Amino acid sequence: MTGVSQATVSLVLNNRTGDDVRIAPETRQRVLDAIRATGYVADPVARRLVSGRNRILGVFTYEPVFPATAADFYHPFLVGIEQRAEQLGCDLLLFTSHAESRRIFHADSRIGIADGTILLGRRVDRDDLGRLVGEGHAFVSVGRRDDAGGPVPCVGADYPAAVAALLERAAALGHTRIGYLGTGGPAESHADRLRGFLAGGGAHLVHLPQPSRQWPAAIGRERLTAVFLEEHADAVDLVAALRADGREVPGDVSVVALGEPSGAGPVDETITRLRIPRREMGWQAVDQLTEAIEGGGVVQRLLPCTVHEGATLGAI
Amino acid sequence: MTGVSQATVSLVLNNRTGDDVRIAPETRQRVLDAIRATGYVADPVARRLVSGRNRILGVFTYEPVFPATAADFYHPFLVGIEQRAEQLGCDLLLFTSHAESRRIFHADSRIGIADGTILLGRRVDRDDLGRLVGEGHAFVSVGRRDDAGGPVPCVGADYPAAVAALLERAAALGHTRIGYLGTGGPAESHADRLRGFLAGGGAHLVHLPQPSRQWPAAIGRERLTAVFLEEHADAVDLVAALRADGREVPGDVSVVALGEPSGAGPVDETITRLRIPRREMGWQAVDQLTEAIEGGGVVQRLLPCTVHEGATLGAI
DNA sequence: ATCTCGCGCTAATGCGTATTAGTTGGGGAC
DNA sequence: GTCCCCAACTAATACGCATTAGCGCGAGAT
Repeated sequence: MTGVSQATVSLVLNNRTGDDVRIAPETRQRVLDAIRATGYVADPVARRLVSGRNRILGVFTYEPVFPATAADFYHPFLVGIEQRAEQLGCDLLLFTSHAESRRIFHADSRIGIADGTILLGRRVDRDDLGRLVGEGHAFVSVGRRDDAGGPVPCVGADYPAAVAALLERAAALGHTRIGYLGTGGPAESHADRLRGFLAGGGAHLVHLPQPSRQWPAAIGRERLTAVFLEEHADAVDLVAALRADGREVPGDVSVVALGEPSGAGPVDETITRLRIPRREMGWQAVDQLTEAIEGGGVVQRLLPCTVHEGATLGAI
Repeated sequence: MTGVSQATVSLVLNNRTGDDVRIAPETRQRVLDAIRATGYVADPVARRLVSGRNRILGVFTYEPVFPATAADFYHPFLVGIEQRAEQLGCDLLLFTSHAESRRIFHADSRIGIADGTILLGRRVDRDDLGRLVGEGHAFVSVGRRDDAGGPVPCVGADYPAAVAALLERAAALGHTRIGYLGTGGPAESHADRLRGFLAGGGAHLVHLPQPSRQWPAAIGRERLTAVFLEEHADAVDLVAALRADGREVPGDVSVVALGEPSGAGPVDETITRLRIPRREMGWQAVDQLTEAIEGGGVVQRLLPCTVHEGATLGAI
């Protein structure tokens, strides 16, 4: 159209202006006009093949992104991810095509399309992590991970600090015998909660990993005045069980949930619980991923949690 | 590694077995073993550059996909889209990088990465539609569109039939004077509702496009016994206004909403309303898009609506 | 008039794959 | 022994762009 070479168009298109690249102003204008007129847009695929960059961020989940059940739980992460991606001019590639294997790498994995990938989910496959590192594919896990030999880049919630702070609050309210009800592992998020709990000093702390239906009895046996539960859903059940048993919450026993409702179980807003900064985590994950793509090192970032007050933590 | 050429690897990788393509079984096995051992995966970018296919479906929205407000409205569409995409082995590319322009085509649009694109949103830019057709990019609109000169491929709700069915129900309940409260345009979904309404026969039908605060008075003046409202939120307000006015719903006036709650306004499950098969629409959109990618023609598919019973439509 | 210099541009190449025409070597037919 | 044919593979090319070395030409210097 303009009579110039493909190379010139490329130079104009990318607005290249070095000392070794010179385009006469009138030529540049002519090309720009033609681009405007035709609405030409460089093929992003070919462009990626050369430059190695896309501004496409992958999002890999080990569960459906838009599920019926866990929607409420994952949604805030995605809101943060989308907001930040939009600000940075990045598109999001949702990897859904792994129904059978739930593995990142499979016969025709499209991982390579994205410049980097955000991992979302309660569990993350250990082999996948190793493979990602091996391939040199940039990634960030939402939720702390430590199961890949080395440190895994991640954005997590600072459970140890949050649980420690809650312990202090409980102590200030007069609680001296406090229980941790939950597995304490193997998921990092559970282990971190328990770690923060056991690191707390002063009070009598007891970890009760047994099945939840034994908890009411155990609470009486151990003469606990407050209990911290890994899961919100368990807290709902426990409060019901305690009250059915004639014990008052928080009059006799205070109950604190160390997690957000998962969306699968019941929700009770009156229960005092940890609030995970999920949107902020999504946001930060995008930031950290783009840094990793630019060549940044491994970063593990822990964000502070806040507390949903509720009404199940009271003075003794 | 195996001493064979790149071409051979490609042939084995793609499991090509024609009469003009012959690979000795042992060679094939040797290559497969090497692929297994190294975990080699063909670069999807280069692959796309050649074949023109990705199995990546774009999702373009004129509003954030994961918004705070409209989350509840869009979510069902996305659930359907994701489910079907997963079944078909496709990944989803969410175009978020258009904050300022809200246009599909911009300086470095990544539209071209996807094999085709689903358009989601109340409004769709007319120029964008024309451009999509011009570029030969496969696409499907969720929601009926007619503003691109020619027919636009879409999956929509069959509002005319649904509204007509509701009119019949109202007539069977004894209503003879029924009002349509809403703009009746310019959005196709609104126009379709009004069209279905006006096509209904038998009863005294009146279209009242005036501002909503004049509706209660107009209902009395026109001696209407039932009203159909474009928007659920308006129905909520109207019911409140009528009751504050001493009129009973549905005793004196029946109220029917012709749409789902948008997520932005109030929600009232007691209001009788049309139920849009949103998940099904998402599902069908993916199906239709993949057909369009395979070269199918323009299809406009309208899905039947059902009714959320509620309690605001009664006998006269 | 010849030489030099540098501006403005283009030819050529590579990215990693799919595809197709073409090449090689060995075995069977005569 | 010669010819032919076919199985089994490979060389070469295209995809559309970014990049870089280098070419041609006109103006200023000598």
